[in-house]
Amino acid sequence: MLCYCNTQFSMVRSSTLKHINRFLRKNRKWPLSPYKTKWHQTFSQEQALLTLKQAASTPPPPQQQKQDNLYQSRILSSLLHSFSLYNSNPTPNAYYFIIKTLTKTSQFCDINPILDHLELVENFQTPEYIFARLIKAYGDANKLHDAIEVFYRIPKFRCVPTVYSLNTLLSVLCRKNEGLKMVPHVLFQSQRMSVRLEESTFSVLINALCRIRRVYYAIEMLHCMKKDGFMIHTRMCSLIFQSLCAQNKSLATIDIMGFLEGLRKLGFCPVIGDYANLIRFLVESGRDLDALNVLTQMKSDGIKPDILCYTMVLSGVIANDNFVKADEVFDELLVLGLVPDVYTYNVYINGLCKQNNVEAGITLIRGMDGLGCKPNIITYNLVLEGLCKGGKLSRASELMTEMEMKGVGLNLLTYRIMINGLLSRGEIIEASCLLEKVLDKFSCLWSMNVDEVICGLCQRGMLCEALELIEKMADKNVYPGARVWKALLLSCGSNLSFTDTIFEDLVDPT
DNA sequence: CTAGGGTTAG
Repeated sequence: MLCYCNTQFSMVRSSTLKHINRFLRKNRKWPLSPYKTKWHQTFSQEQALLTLKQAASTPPPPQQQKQDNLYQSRILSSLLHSFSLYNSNPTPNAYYFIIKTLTKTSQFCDINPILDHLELVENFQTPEYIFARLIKAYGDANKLHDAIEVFYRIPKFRCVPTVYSLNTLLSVLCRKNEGLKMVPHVLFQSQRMSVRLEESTFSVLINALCRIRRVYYAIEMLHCMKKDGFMIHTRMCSLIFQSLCAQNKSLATIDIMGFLEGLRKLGFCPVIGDYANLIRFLVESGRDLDALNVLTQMKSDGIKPDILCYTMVLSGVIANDNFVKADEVFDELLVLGLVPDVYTYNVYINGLCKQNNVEAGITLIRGMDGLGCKPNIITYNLVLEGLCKGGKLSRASELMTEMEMKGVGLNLLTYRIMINGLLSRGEIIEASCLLEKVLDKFSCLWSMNVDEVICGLCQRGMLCEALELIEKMADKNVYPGARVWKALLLSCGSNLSFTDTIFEDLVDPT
């Protein structure tokens, strides 16, 4: 805008200057009155705006800020004063500037007098962007009624409201449920104001409906759009479809394929992300074979499923112990030239472990490394769990050392798996050693089976070790459950001095 | 800036 003004200004200036020069040469005595040219008017207005900006940037005296009435008109009078200094009228840009300034500093009480002045005293056609800006500012300040008021008032400022300010208002209203309630009225009024709706308006509304999980209304709106001859953009359909897939509460009851067909009839051409959403939905609802069929459908739609799609399907069939299909899917993705990544391998290794073929999993880990795909902590945790379940504890602890050596690291789940494995073999001392490490290393003990370890120690009469662990836990504000207290009391029933220690140190942790 | 969407456990 400013740029545009400057070019206009300089164009006016260069042509007019020639004219003035010629004039001056002819009439040396009386130069042209400087107040009558267009360039001078523009110049005065720019000077006035500059003066106004300076006035606005000097903060008002603090005591004046308090007295609302006095301060209220300060910026307006600055505006009028600055322009009268240069014998010129305030421009729309000047109003835009002060409204911008006031909204930035949240001085909303000053805005109404300015609007009144703009409405009643000025007579130019006010540009719409001033109102859009104000609507957004009111919305950001959660003054929704003010935002709506401004929109309704736009025609009074000799301005024809368009979809631009309507969309601004709607996106402000759609942010919160409180605002959503006002949307129907605003839409109704906007029709009375002859604002022509556009696709973008529906986009705003559909977004809002999906966000508040009223997907069925969004679909209905899509049908209305179609009926009224609006373009239906793929992005809208994708969003609706995604929201539908995210309604995971009623996984089994949603006829997702039917909905996809319905959207197709409205002209929806799903992109790969939509298929991915569909596959995830089907896998999560246990329909692995349907998910598998989606891959076929994608291919017939001319979309090559990528490794993410295949990984999800693979995890679906493995979740249902469909291991024959799993091998088929894995082969198929290789045939398609897709490169399995660490996610794919993890899913597949999970399958191998479920089939008690942990050794094949370990071989695959070595193979991955050779193919430039580094196994991560999840890969190792899977195999670790497989080994623990098979009772191969020494193999598991070897692998743990490998994890540390290779920089994969150990997380809480790693320890949980190992501790569980040791407990199932009755190796309480080993388990408590690991638990001690956990207490040193981690601040939270997410789902760690501490109680089992401590109970195990108690049952073996290793009270000192048990108490040590309990103390360490207390340092992290974690306290064992009733089971542990019971085990402690049972195991030291005959030994009163121990009972005293327990109650001194632990029951009252202060 | 060429994504997004995917892997263990609970």
